[in-house]
Amino acid sequence: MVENPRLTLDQLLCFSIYSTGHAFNRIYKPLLDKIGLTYPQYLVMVVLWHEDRQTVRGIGSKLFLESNTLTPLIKRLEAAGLLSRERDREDERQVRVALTDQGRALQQMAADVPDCIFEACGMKYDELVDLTHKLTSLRNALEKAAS
Amino acid sequence: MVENPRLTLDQLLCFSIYSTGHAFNRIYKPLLDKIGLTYPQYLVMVVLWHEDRQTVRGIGSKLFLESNTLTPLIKRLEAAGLLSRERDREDERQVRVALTDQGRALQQMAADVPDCIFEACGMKYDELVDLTHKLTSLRNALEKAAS
DNA sequence: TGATATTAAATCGTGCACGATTTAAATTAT
DNA sequence: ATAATTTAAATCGTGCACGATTTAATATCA
Repeated sequence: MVENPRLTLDQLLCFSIYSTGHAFNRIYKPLLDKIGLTYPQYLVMVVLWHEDRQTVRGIGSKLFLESNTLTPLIKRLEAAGLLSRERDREDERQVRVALTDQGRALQQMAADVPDCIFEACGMKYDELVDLTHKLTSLRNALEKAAS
Repeated sequence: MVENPRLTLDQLLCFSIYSTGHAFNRIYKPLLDKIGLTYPQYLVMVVLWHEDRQTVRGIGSKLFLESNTLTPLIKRLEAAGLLSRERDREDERQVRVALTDQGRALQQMAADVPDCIFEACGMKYDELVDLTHKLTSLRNALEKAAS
């Protein structure tokens, strides 16, 4: 049926990423439900736990997302009392996002998430690191090709 | 800052998958725009090009999606004239999805997509196959852990 | 200085994902 | 045979993604 193996390669590779992403989401869901976050919201919190008081654009550059996605998401986190938004005094075009005490406290409640995920992967640490590096370099190649 | 490397591993691996998935989407977008499909719609067409007249559930089992996602998506493809939906005579709970002539014809118009994607990845064929296998086994491990 | 261009967020519309529920058909168990 | 259960789609509500546009602030330049 398949004459040229390349004809299905994109399906295989892209689909493996697409479906593995969904599978990860299903693993994260119950863990993050406990602390009331979605996976993209968790990522924003991770970015802020690492460095507080970032701009929407700054957060977006790390997550490869833009304000059309982030603004409503961040507003939901603000409504949940986890962070605050305020215009930068120096440049009022920018909005600075800052953790509240509650937002900082959530880091402890999420402390066991990484180990749970690692467990679910069923792979050796080194293998995961290697896979991560390969995916990151693939992402870089794709970003380059898209520009 | 990071005492235990495992503490950030989930971020790294999951995020590399999450963000690479987005990067793939950005590569696919202009290619699929030409033939009027989104990436999930393209996946449904790929599944049907491989085997016509499948049930919603059958398509879903291959794509790891359920009727809540697929029904509206398939209805859009039907509205676009690419396929038809009809209740199975043998078991009227099931809906059989069949390609129209236009749906079959689209396969030719999408013929160059795989090569374009392969090009954008900037990797050797064998590396991509290997990466695909690793991701697939990771997905299987996650599915198993989720159940 | 004042007009133009650029930049950062926000807004809007469309299409996934997915949990939860509903509807209808088929299966089973009594 | 009829009731209870299971199964397949569909429906509904919420939250991403993202292209396109809008608004407001800053930067650049004539």
